[in-house]
Amino acid sequence: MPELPEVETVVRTLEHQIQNQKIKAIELFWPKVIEGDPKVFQRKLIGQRFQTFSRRGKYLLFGMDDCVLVVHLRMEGKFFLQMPTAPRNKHIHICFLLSNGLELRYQDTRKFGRMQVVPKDTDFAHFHDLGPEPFSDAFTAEYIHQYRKGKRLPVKSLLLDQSFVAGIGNIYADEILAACHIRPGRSCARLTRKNEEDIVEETRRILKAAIAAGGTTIRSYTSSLGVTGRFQLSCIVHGLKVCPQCGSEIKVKWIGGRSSYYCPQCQKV
DNA sequence: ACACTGACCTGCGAGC
DNA sequence: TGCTCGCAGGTCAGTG
Repeated sequence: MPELPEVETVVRTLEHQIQNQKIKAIELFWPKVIEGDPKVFQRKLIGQRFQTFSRRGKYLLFGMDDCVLVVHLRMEGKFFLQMPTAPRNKHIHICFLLSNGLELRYQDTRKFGRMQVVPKDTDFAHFHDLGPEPFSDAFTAEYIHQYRKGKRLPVKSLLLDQSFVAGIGNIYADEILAACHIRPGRSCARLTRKNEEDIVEETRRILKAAIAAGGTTIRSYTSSLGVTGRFQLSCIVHGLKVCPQCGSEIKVKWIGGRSSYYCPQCQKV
């Protein structure tokens, strides 16, 4: 589930659910979910309280008393808040027992997600070489112009590049390009100034609408804590067979290792 | 430096 | 029914 709007939804929900809860114990069932030494991870977190809740790109940032817990959900990571007595399925990889008696459980079918503990003074502006947030003042048409100089990769791949702009994934990249009437396979070297301005505007508009809708839920994914999005109802290309604007058949093309949906009629460029 | 490929994992639906 | 194949909302290392 996780692109920027879904991660934002998870962060805001957890903020309400577990703020000020202390971690009493940690049960780890799949050690590889932890970056670095699992023993150190557990030692640093036990006794710590969840204080602040934020996001950088698709990374969840939990500000604890003396450290920051960083989580990336990758493709299928999700959190649940459950009773310790509730049955655990085989895809639960780590459980945090909280001071209120509930358990924060991390489930990840494909085991791609990762979490780690980092110092409080970590420079999240440059964390993992992430680019600007889409809503920041740094994300402008001129920024796009400068960043794409000397590059000729498909514009779809540009939007998926997290060091270009942080938080866009496969669904929203398709939706943004559809809203801008740009084909995903178009070389970024051929973007016009109007295209660059449209990308900034539509990226913000679409992500904002998606956050308001609680994210996007596709392919019968089971919902996680606070995330059963409704934005899929507003999608104009991704996952569709027919363009809702003109009725043309939506094309699916393999671009940059991801399937990309577009309308050949509405996205001429 | 840039751009593409494979690896990391499991499950589900399509097609035979 | 049962099998294999392709695909899934992400990222990083490795390769020309």
